[in-house]
Amino acid sequence: MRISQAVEDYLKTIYRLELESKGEGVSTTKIANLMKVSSASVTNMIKRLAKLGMVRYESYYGTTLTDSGRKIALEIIRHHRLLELYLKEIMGYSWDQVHDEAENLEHHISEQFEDKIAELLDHPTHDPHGDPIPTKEGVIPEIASRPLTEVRESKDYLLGRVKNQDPELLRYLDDIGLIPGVRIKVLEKAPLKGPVTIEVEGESTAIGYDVATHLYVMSAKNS
Amino acid sequence: MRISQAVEDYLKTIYRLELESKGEGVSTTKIANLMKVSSASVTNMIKRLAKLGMVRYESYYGTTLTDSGRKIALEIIRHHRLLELYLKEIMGYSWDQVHDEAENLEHHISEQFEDKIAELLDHPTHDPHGDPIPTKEGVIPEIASRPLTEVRESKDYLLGRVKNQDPELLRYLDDIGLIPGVRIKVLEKAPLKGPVTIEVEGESTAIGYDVATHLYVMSAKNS
DNA sequence: TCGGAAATTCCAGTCCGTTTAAATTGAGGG
DNA sequence: CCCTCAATTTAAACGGACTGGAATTTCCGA
Repeated sequence: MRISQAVEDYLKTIYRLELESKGEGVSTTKIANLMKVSSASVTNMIKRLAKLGMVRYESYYGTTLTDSGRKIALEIIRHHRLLELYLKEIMGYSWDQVHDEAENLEHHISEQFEDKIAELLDHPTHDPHGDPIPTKEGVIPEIASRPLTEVRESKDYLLGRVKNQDPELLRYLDDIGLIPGVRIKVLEKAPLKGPVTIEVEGESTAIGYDVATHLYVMSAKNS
Repeated sequence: MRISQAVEDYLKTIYRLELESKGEGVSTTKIANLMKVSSASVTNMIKRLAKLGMVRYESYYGTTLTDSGRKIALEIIRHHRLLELYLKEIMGYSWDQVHDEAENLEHHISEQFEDKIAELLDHPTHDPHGDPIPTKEGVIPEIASRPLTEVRESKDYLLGRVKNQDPELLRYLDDIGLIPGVRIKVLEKAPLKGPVTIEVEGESTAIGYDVATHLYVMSAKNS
């Protein structure tokens, strides 16, 4: 039984929302908003997913992925992130181009293709955005990460993930050297959601608060 | 307007059949047989294609591709053959594995992806089967080719294309060195559709008549 | 307990691709 | 020239996969 693209997209969305709203089930409206469909459609689809054993569904409460559903979601996410990396590293795509292409292809590559690119990339654990790539078995190598806005001043960090797909933003970050893995130091955080001043490779730069909320970092051992 | 995979597949098979039955339009039944659907389905679809301006359709006579339809068919074929080559040369697929993967992916890659792989392959003109790859503009670099069964004895040829996708056959040919581009000499053609004996790289081999009909060659300047 | 937001039900519609069965067409043999 | 038969088209309908509007129900918090 072939799994449709729509089903895969629903599962992916539910997975994402499950991460945020820890604990309780995912609400119908949230799914509807994120996917830009009516809530009626969502209820419909969720019932189908429940019948297929991919989600647990309790009326008026919310939805949770079953192991089977989560496995599919993670497989798609694995495809997506492997593809992003592959497109960038091997095919010469730029950072801001990979997302859309991966979004299409993730639904259509075979397991063999998945294995090949993983191999060619030497079985990577993180994609170009710094997001972890689930293993074939559905295990995610998690990383401790906090947004740049909630971090101590005058301390060294490694930029972990950039939680945003906006091409303009990505190009901007690229320009100023903010690439996942780079070492940065927070010099000053202006109050009242003001800009965050950081040091990247010797240069100091001020970043808008909104942008900073998308930059996740982990602490670096002081060199 | 997104073109569905089914439409693309119909156009592709009409294109193939047009090549064979030179002149007249392509018959409904032939399409039906090749695609393994009922002839009613074919008539239906062809009318849709006609409405979309992709084929010329005259009741009870047959179907012809319009320029617009042919362009789409050639684009898909270009995707297919580029992909086959890419999968083999860069991703390390074996000759007999590429077809199925390409058959899926051909419908889903973007123009950018197409361009990238063409570039990485240095804009090739033929795929691993020896089939010509249409250009982006829809021009096919044709090659003069006759099946091995209709060729003079004791003369040198270059193997051009292998017109068959059967993995088992492809592996067999690979084993005995029958790869597109290889130089071969026809030693003997047994009568009554008997085996064809050829010399490949010093070795002489006998090939069944049925297999030989799939091997297309062009004459080689005698070394 | 009540009001409103969230969720569900009910129903309908669309699109795409397909099939069966009956009717039609056209071409070649007698 | 007609007749038969195979090829083709028509007609009707189905089913899957989604989707949406509108009415209804549920739940929760004030």
